[in-house]
Amino acid sequence: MSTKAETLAPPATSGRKRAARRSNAAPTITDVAKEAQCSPMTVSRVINGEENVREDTKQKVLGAIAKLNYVPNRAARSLAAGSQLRIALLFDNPSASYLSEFLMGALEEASRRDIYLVVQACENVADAQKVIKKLLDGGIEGFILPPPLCDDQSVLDLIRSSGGIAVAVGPGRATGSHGAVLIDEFQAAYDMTRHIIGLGHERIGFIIGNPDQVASGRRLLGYRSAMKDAGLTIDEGLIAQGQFTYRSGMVAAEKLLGAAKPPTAIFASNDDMAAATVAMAHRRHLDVPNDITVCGFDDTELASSIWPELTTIRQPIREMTAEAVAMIARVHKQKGRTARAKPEQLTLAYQLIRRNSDAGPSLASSFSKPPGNT
Amino acid sequence: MSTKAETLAPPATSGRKRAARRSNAAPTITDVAKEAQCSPMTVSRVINGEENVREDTKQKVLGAIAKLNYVPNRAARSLAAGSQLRIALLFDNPSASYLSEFLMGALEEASRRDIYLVVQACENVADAQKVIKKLLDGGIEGFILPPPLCDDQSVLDLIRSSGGIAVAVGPGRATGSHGAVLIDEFQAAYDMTRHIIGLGHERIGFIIGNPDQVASGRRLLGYRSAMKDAGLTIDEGLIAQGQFTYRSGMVAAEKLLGAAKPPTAIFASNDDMAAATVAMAHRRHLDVPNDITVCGFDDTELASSIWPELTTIRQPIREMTAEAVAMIARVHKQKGRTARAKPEQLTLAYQLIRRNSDAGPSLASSFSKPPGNT
DNA sequence: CATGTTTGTGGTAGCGCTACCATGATGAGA
DNA sequence: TCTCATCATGGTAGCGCTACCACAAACATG
Repeated sequence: MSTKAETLAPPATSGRKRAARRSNAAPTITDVAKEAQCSPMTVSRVINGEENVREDTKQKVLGAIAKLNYVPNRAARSLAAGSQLRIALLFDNPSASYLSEFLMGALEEASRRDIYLVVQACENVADAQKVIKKLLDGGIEGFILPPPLCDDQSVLDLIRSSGGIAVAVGPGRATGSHGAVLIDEFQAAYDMTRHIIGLGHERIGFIIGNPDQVASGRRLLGYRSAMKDAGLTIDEGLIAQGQFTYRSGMVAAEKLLGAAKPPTAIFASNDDMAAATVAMAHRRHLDVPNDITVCGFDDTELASSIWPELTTIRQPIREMTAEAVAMIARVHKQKGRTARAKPEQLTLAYQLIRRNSDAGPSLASSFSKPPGNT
Repeated sequence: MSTKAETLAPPATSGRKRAARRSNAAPTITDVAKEAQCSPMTVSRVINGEENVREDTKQKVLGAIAKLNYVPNRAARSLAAGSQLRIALLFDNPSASYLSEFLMGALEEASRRDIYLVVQACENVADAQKVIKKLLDGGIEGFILPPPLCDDQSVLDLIRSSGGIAVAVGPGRATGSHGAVLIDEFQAAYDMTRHIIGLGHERIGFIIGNPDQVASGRRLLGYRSAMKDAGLTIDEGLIAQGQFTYRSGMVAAEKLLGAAKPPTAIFASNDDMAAATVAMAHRRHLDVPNDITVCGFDDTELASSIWPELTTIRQPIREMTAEAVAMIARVHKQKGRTARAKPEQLTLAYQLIRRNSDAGPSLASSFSKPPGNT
């Protein structure tokens, strides 16, 4: 009997807990709770921005977090939360530099929130439909759509009708039927045009973006409005169609620069086309910005990696995508509680970044005053 | 009494467990165990490829996994494993396009493995030292170092002496004291030079990269070797110093193109400088590739977003960074078991990507045969 | 045959966090 | 004054997995 009793009895070492599993002493929510003299639950509430926490308690917790340099453990979080959110990022050949910014924002935020992100290319809208159906079957609950996909209502409807969450990033205009993160494309183009006009230019060329994207039209409209408001007449020959690609920018720039009365400034609807314009200007031995001003749009990496660096509109692409991820997470969390929250819409601020590709028109320019043969 | 008893007694619904937390019915390790008629532990062993599992048991488990379509829950896994690995990615102004590729690979892999990734910029080596110390104090265990940081031995030593894990990505040459993921820079540059020679060029210019980076020297050496092996003499005037930036590429290209006997081909040590070379060539009304061949290195996004698209060496930056993350995870796991595993070193394959910026030398070129005044 | 030593397997206790409920303290309304 | 809602907080029980130990069975040794 005694033998058996002994084997059953806990071994001598049982007094202390078994060796701790945690090797590194990263602070946990419990440590924070102790520091702030409250329960872990309250700390959890503060972290997750829930309501119903008194202000002073919140401050104490926040203080403790800062003091301990606490970072929530993502693994534990998503494990406890039960379900891992899965989001797909679809794209349909936008400009390369835009895409990379785009991905960066999404990947970072998804990684931060422990969201599983699937990145998928589609050839066209029809292909996108197929891909979306497949992803929905696979249990993906959210979709992030950059242009031009986000401008296609049928794609959005498909997602919505299947109970998915769609968020458009950078559509020309929000439709209200789904979430969207955007900037005021019209106003941004307007501001840039005003900026160029303010420099003294009057013959200002414009390169339109991909006509499938609503944003292209908005930017063009901003340009037209600003020109009109400034009392300048628009020479329709100084407006060229592009596709947002570098290559299309070359063709468009060639047309504008080769015009009988070429412009003294060119405003391209994105940086890729602006970069192409700079290249074409150089090819014609024009100095940028002294002979011709070139401005872009988006402020992708390309804008500051060529020379001269482009004056452009900074569209906070990364932040926008990150916000889109956050938005999907929010909606997903609320789902089931509220019957159906009305789609959020977030308009972020753009910024006119002035670099070295713009200047006042050169008075001596042979272009502004071509051989008087009119 | 009865009233009290009732209030104390579990409510009528207590028969079943509290509402299940799991919404989706994804199979768990327990489900698999039941199916395979063994304990969850055994399943865990099979999943993790541990030894000491009888072959037939293993097969039964494998069968059950396949049948249930079971996928381990990542969150639970890393939570139970105890420590969340935290890795820092430090960088010190590499070219922008390189960096974005770099980040992409790291973020993706980190997200896949549920690793917390901190991205930190440093101004210089001294700053890096400070940052590293702070991060180590903060409990970061791994560091990923792109050039030029990975070429600085003092940085590596600091990390190693503090028990951190350092992995260099794309250093010129592995030192053996730490992990590294790289390509054979020498051979890649050699191959590209041979390629250009194979096209018929003899006067081949070269633009060197940032002299602080070991890789720059390796690439230069590859060029020299190939020239020598082909029996071509190198005109030292056709070798220009660059810094890996677009701007430095312009200056270097200007020098080469303006030489008394300019080259018929230029091999730039990275794509940014190659793109700048193309721009400068255009400025001089030279057609690429018909008047001059321009080749790059890295195959960053820039290479295929300008026109003509660059012939370049594809360095698998994303894969390299992803491998670096994986390497840190491996070392971290082994730590404590083996006293100190010797650092891994992984050499990945590069690839010569032929696009549209190269061609044979133009026979009519005024450059290959300048006015016969020698 | 009494001991070690090696297998293969199972049990248990968390990892750090959050969902869910319970509770005490307030304030509002009867 | 006594309800009853509301707020702020705490307690508990897991999420799915693995580290650690226990232990039986199969062998090897003396």
